[in-house]
Amino acid sequence: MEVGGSAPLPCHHEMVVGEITRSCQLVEKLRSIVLPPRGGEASRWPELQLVGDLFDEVLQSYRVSVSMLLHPCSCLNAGEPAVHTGSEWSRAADEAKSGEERPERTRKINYATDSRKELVQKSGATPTLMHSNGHQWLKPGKRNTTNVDIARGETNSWTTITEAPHFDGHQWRKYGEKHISKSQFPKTYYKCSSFKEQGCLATKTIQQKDGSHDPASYVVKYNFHHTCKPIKSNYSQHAENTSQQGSLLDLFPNNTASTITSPRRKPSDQCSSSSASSMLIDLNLTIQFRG
DNA sequence: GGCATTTGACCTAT
DNA sequence: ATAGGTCAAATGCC
Repeated sequence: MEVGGSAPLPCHHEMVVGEITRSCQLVEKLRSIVLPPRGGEASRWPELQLVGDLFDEVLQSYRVSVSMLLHPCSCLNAGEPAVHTGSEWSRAADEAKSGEERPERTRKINYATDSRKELVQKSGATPTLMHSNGHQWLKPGKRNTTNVDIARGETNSWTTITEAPHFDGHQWRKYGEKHISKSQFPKTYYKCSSFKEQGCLATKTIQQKDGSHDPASYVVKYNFHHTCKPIKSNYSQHAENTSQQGSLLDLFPNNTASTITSPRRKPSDQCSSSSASSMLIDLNLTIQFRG
């Protein structure tokens, strides 16, 4: 990844782009160490595919960040109803890299209600803008986002579209489900599982897109960022106890990940957010380099 | 018994 | 009046 574009960049922007580029290279290197070659063993284990997808999304996020630095005005101009996919963002980054002229891009951000903003202020939480893994952005809510808003960190909610709505690295507790008018599928409501213990205000809603089948895609709307600390799970404890070899593959004994279970998983909920997110956290904690 | 989920009731915004 | 979001009692699972 190289710095491109016609307009000269501020000095600190060049430094940031340089750092992001270096991070990108490090992630690529880490991926090659942690994961088997593409199309190999990873295709047999969905969990490894998930890890690979996350690496891809991290890399994509870096590219998008560079693109935004190179073209800040076009990236932050909200209010356009069109929807851009993650691949489009990636392509934008590639165009920036090659120095080609690119069409104007917009970021789509939804806002939480005013009452929620008050809640954040009372709790002392400091909402910050968070890009969501390069997923698809939806049109904004009632109010257009301005650069000033983003700089102030006044964006409290954001929306993504994904095929794995539960895999986001956090533990959630379902607190409601609602049938939405003119929608084929109900919307489910989740709070951060640390809501009681740590007062974390993060919530999310998940709704399957109408007409989406095999694979189903879901609209996931997040409200507020997590203020909670990660919870150490049983599985990370297991990884600590067996980390003598320090291999990611050690996390899947007997060549299967089915041994990863949530304490209270129901048979009908094999893809529960708790178990999946625990696994992601554990993977982050136990990746080690071989001597 | 403890905890998570379900689901109808209630509240708020439009 | 209606839709969307949240609450909380009931229910089920471990």
